[in-house]
Amino acid sequence: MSGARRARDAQDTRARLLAAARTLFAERGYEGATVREIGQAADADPALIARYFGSKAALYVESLRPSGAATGQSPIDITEATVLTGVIERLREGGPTPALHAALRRHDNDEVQEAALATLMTRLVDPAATRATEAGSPDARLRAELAVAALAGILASRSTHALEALGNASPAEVAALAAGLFEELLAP
Amino acid sequence: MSGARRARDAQDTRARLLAAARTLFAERGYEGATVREIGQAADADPALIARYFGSKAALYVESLRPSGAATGQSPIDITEATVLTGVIERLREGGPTPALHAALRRHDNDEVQEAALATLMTRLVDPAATRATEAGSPDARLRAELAVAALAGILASRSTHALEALGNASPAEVAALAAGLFEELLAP
DNA sequence: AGTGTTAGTCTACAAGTGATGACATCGAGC
DNA sequence: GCTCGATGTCATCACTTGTAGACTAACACT
Repeated sequence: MSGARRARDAQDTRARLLAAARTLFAERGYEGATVREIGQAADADPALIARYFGSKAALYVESLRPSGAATGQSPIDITEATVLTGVIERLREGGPTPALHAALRRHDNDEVQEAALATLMTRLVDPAATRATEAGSPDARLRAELAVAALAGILASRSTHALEALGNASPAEVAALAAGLFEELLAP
Repeated sequence: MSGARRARDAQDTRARLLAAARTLFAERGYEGATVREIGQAADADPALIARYFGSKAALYVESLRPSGAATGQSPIDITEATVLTGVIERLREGGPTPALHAALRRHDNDEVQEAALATLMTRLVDPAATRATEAGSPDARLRAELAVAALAGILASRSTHALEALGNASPAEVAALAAGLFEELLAP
């Protein structure tokens, strides 16, 4: 990472910054990740964030939009263990994980908060609420939000490694338990 | 709050600072609450935090120890809806809520992180793990930590009001749904 | 080789943080 | 009424954060 000088390639540098931002935002939330850390992780100068994205906030907003065209802004079924496993594993590839932090702690920057919540609603809360409604829950919305909040807590706790067993558990294990819970909550 | 000048009473001022700190730490986490905000909420000068507690970190550590001798460092059964209701309602009186943030985001200050985790373990994770073990779960620890992580997410999301239905739901409603989940997870 | 655009580096700044210590002011005890 | 310790106020510090802008270095093209 250190010795070899890299070829000059703005597009590649931009992509490295975006990738590093995705990982760090997912791990530590928006306020928790500094531009200097992101720059270091991407092996690029932090000032380039302002140049290529406009601001840290804009970088965050862009990090919410998955690049892998595959997943887009498509809804996510959190009661499916396999889907959930993918979400946990693919922290870095632009999953909804960065957005989950918006539920846990209100972001200082309004633009950032709004963008994150929009992603959260579209991809996680709305699908869950639909499912709960179909199952006949009168408090479908509450149940959906509760499930997403719980998921946010689980993923955040996993990435801090503050809770040992949770930090060390495989994505599949965690996903299986969590999906079971959400199924119970949303389709009783 | 503004007009009437208060009598000079160091003990009372200290108590007001502690109360304000409990509320704000519970709502926004350790890093999210500033000493200036705490001072304003307590109607006291922020500099008094350093004088009376030593530092913001020490204030946080003290805020983890409930003052109401009642609850002490006693274990909390998160599968009991009534108990959980109390935890949600009594954010400000020194419940374990401030400590829950330690699971979600690692604190900058090591002393703070350690103290919060210790509280978390003693009061929430250990009792839950014991219960799961008694129920015969091989992955009791993981289940216990998962439950606590989920609880942390739910309470944090509630206090941000980022998720509307969750933010507006009554403590009892939230507690009932959450307790059901945890029961399912810990005593299947 | 020379040149001009692009890519990257570095210094510096304003705003906000927790903390410190000098100063002002109250009020109990003589 | 005075004094002096206790209590509260204020200006300021060192540090971190995001951002801006001047500067340097590399590459493409003639």
